Amino acid sequence: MTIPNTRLSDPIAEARRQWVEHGWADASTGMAIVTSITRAEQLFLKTIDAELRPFDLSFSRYEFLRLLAFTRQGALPLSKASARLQVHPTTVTSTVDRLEDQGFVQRVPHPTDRRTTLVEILPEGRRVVDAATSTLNAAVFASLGLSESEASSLLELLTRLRAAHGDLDEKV
Amino acid sequence: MTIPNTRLSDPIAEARRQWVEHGWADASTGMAIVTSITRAEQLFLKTIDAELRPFDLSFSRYEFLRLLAFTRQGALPLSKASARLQVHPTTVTSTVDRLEDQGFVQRVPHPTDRRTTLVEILPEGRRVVDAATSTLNAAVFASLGLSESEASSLLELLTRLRAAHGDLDEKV
DNA sequence: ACCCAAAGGTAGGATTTCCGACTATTTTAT
DNA sequence: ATAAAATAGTCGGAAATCCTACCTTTGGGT
Repeated sequence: MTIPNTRLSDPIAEARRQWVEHGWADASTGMAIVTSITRAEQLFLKTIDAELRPFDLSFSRYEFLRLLAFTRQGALPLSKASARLQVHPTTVTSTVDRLEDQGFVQRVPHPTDRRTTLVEILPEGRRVVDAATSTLNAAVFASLGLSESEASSLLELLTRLRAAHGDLDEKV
Repeated sequence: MTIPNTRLSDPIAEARRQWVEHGWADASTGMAIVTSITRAEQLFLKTIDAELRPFDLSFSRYEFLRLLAFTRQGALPLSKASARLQVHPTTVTSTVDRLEDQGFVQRVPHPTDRRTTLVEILPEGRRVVDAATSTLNAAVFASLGLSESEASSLLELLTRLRAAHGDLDEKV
């Protein structure tokens, strides 16, 4: 661990206290929630990246392979991947570059639309993503340290939160 | 908006279904929670960055100034900031470089320990961080789109989640 | 039929973050 | 008292992400 961990008991609780003290009580819970989410994301990302290192995958590349492996054909236009994963088109380009270098996927021209490029998962990619999924399921996802009912509540609240911020509508 | 948004109603719910279908039901809730947190973080970061753009601040630089403004002396050793914000020392170095260029903070040698450098917030930095805080409180934190009781529950569950992942103990 | 806007993808550049290696200082242990 | 270990900060480099700008192809409106 390279980051020193001399801290008060909880920096977020501390910040919230400051918020209230400064007369921002009405925004203090929101601030604490957003900060907690940021922090939780960092923690999970760190754990997940550590678990994925043996597979030479980052979380985003894992998510990409996972998506690809779930599709019927094992192939997808880059633009579809960009929309599904909600990442910028140029990010998809470089992700695919990397995965192609690793021999996990391959670019294939679209049969009818010559603008479009398909990414196709290769057998090696399928093997790796399945192994990585087993690892993540066992080491991270299977137990987050919450009870069954707490986990359900949390998921529902997070879903509601995403909905409130326009992450579900715009089906198009 | 540069990222196209042609999606199924909810990609996370979709992924969860796939998880169950593949026999990973026991890990499906955990997967959905982690993915939701990642996604929520992206959404908030995007909103916050947009609100902070007029101040020429990123969220991390904002957090840094906010921390500094809360201290008694308006100054802190770099190492303390690294520990409090849980970011890598080299990240602190470059953040301070940037803030110093902007005229928001200034490096000052520690009076007794010649290894240590203090960062001190300047009047302009204080002005900016207070204005930015007002903006964020009004535009983001004050209403997340949840009821009072939902927000309380969510914060408590997130805190429990962080605790379960060792984000609170190690007081040292 | 034809033209122009829209869609798909990539190149180059900027920002942020981490890691490993390094220097300088301070503290600890023998 | 001195050698070894810990602490504080920085430099160079890698990775991920976004943005703007650009090229090619497609498709709709007239």
